[in-house]
Amino acid sequence: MVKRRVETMEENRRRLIAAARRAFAEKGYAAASMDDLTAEVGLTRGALYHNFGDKRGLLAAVVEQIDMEMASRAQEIGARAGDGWQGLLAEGAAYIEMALDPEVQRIVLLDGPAVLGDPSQWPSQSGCLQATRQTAERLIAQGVLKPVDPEAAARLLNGAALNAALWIAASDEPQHVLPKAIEAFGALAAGLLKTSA
Amino acid sequence: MVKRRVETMEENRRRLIAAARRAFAEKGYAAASMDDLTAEVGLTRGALYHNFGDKRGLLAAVVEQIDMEMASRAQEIGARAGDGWQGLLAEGAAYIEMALDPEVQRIVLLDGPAVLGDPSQWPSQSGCLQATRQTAERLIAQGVLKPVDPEAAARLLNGAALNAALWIAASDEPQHVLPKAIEAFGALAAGLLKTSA
DNA sequence: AACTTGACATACCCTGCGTATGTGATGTAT
DNA sequence: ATACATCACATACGCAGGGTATGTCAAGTT
Repeated sequence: MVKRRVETMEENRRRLIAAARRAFAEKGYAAASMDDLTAEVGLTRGALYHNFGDKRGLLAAVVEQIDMEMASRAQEIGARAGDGWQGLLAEGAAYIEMALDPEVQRIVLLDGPAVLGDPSQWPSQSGCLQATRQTAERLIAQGVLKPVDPEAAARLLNGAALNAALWIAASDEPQHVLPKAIEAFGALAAGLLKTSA
Repeated sequence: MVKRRVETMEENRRRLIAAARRAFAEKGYAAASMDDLTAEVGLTRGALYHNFGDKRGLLAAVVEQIDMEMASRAQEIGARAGDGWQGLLAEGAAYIEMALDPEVQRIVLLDGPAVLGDPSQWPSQSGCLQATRQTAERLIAQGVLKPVDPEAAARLLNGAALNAALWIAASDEPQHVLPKAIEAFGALAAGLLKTSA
């Protein structure tokens, strides 16, 4: 019963973030009301501004959480497919499929950049980007990929995957265009291979 | 002096759009005040809601204008570099460089998708996307590119270019990373070539 | 010349963010 | 043990900004 104080505080933070994930995903950042959001978990805006500073701070916390979940999941899937070229492809495909989640799209891919600015400047520094960069660095060191800038490669690969996901999500028949997107992604990524050099 | 009515109306529309371009670019969509914006050109919000319906409508009009400018410019540059593989590369590079413009970034690449949704659903249907798709279709028909889905190719290429631009813009030394980005873009795009098939 | 239309202005309401201040419970010092 | 300090959160207020209902005056019509 000694540390009861910080426990309830962390509990409240978790609940606020969870409520924010739902609200931001459903209504979008701009349309989400902080009053409704906090009332939903039995608190008021006072708790929110005390814990996160302002509305943007709450979004940042939500984005960081989702981003970390995505990065670890993508790395896990990539690692399971091998530590070479196949791993990178699997990582990209995983990223595309995760970006199909409306929550991810709305919060991390649309509102996130618009409100918080460039992902690489985020406090979490975009775990997905870092993960892809590390994979690229390894493959370049192994001589699998051309000696391009790893940061550039990661950026463009993630960008391609992101837009593929947005395309699929907006499509009428997602299951039909998904393989096309993954095929095109594989072709693009193959351009980084050292074979033709 | 007969059609004086529609003339001044179109004049006002142009001025509102011009003012909105400035305001949205400088402050971002959310922070741009419609009162300030309209007063800047000697009008009130009444004119705005009459012409564009709501704030989103004004953004849509601005986005459409910029998008059209970008598409025609990219196509022109691409055509000047030839109608083959070099044309596609030049078009992509042009897209990257245009996306370095803060106005383009803020309005078309960040706030646009966040507020209006997926670019392909826009009334202008994203001229840039269409232009790239047509180029891809032509090159596939010529047998220069692998027979991937042209829509997919255009989406991923544009996505890669967009993220390259965001990266460069957020960088400390844009002139230093720009060549890296273009090199990586070229490598990626080369993955679409039919050579290895 | 009377009437209608329409482009825009004016005035109002309401939502929602941020902040200043209050309060009660938890931890600390004497 | 009691007085004090802290802190997490609630309450209350100000204010900006978007949308809408209504007014107005000039341009066009008959």
